[in-house]
Amino acid sequence: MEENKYCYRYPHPAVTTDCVIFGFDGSSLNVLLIERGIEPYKGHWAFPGGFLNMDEPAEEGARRELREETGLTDAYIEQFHAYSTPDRDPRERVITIAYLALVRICDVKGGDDAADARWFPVNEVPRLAFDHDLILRDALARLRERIHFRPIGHDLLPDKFTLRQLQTLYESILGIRFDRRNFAKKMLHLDVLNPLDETVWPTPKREARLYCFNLEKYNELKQRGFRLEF
Amino acid sequence: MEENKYCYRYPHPAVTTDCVIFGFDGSSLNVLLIERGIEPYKGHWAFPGGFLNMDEPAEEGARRELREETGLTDAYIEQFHAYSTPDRDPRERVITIAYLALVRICDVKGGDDAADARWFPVNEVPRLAFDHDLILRDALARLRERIHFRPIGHDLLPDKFTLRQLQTLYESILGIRFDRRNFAKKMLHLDVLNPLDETVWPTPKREARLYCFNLEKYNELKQRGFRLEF
DNA sequence: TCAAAAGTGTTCTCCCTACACCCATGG
DNA sequence: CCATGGGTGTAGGGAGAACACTTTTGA
Repeated sequence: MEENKYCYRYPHPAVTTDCVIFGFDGSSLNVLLIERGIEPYKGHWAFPGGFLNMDEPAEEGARRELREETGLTDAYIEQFHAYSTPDRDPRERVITIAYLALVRICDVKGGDDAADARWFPVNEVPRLAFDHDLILRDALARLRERIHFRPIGHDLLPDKFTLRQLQTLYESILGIRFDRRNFAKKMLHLDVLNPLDETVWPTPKREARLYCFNLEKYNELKQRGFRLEF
Repeated sequence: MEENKYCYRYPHPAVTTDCVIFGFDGSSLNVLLIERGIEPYKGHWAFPGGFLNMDEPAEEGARRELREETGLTDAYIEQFHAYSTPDRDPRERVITIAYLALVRICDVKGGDDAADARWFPVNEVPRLAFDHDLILRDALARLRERIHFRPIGHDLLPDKFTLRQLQTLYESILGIRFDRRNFAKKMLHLDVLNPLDETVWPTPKREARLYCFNLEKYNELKQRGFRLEF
């Protein structure tokens, strides 16, 4: 059996991609975590991740991780930071390029090795393996920045949703509460929401109107960016 | 002579840091480029960069590059993206973690191997080596984002400056023009500028008041972040 | 006396904020 | 009939955008 057959004149670190997968369950923002089955940090929760193949751009590696855990192939994905502290992995030096992904929880199928995968509300995440606590903080910070520049609901919500759902999503990402009426006004002003003739009964109290995104305008905004005040 | 003595069970990419160093010359935003003396891309211009030492976090590597080229040790520095396209370096697979730095051009001493270093206005940058054209675009985009959330003048301007200089800086970063009066109002409203009793003659026409940053408030804003509309 | 740049205020409009009332339903 | 949540409108304030005049100097 051959060992250590890849040799270089200078030391090279290992490179991995980690994928912070966010989903929205209707009331809070969640992240998908994997329980580690091996040392180090066996039994701890961590983000899906793995070594980058040599012919693979980092984003492709992150998409591979995403697919393996969720079955999804075309979710929104975005690189946000590379982690390089020399001893962040006790086995060898590992550089991790971290991505965040936005998915609809309902679209997620238990992936290949996802028996040990679980959604956690971002406020109830346990202590994570490696420096993943830091990675989560950074991912959240990036998401909170993004929300001011691009629309994000479409990646996280079902096709049809109520204004209240959209508001709860924004509130759970930013960790603040909005006035119901002002939020609706602001969102409708953006001119990316199509009111539908359908309604649902989100509570037993009263029916609520459903909306969907005007994808044309949504994507234009996503391309062009905008400024959203909160 | 020993070769290829660092061996691994799986292939490892090389990891470098590149440093996009921005400076402001009073009229436009500049970047510091190095003319490559060796193949590949010999004779092309590129960002300062180099291989990451194995006991060195990426930011430290970027600071090392910055110091080697400018002599500066405490400039503002920020990671903005990792580049990983498999064939971006023809020699071997190289992952580059890219940083941007903001410096005062007047503080820059020609560094160790900086005989072949030159400042270029961002609008007059030639075709660069590797994928550095892309890296520059991304660095500029990041800088343009940052400017909306944190004050940045202090890293790029001299200690004392006129309102017009500050405005020109903002204009040259964002590529747009502002109304002189509205810009001054907005900046003074931020309450980070101290008017001085000194004046200069930025043009032969008329003297102009000098300002400096109130560093306490400036750093508080930098910490806390804010929202700046343009 | 003219061109160029600095210093200074006002007005208008729009958007954000705070806030209140009505309606429909299930218990 | 009451608690809960959805739907809608308004009044006030603040900030940004547009905009003009005066002053100083060198040419």
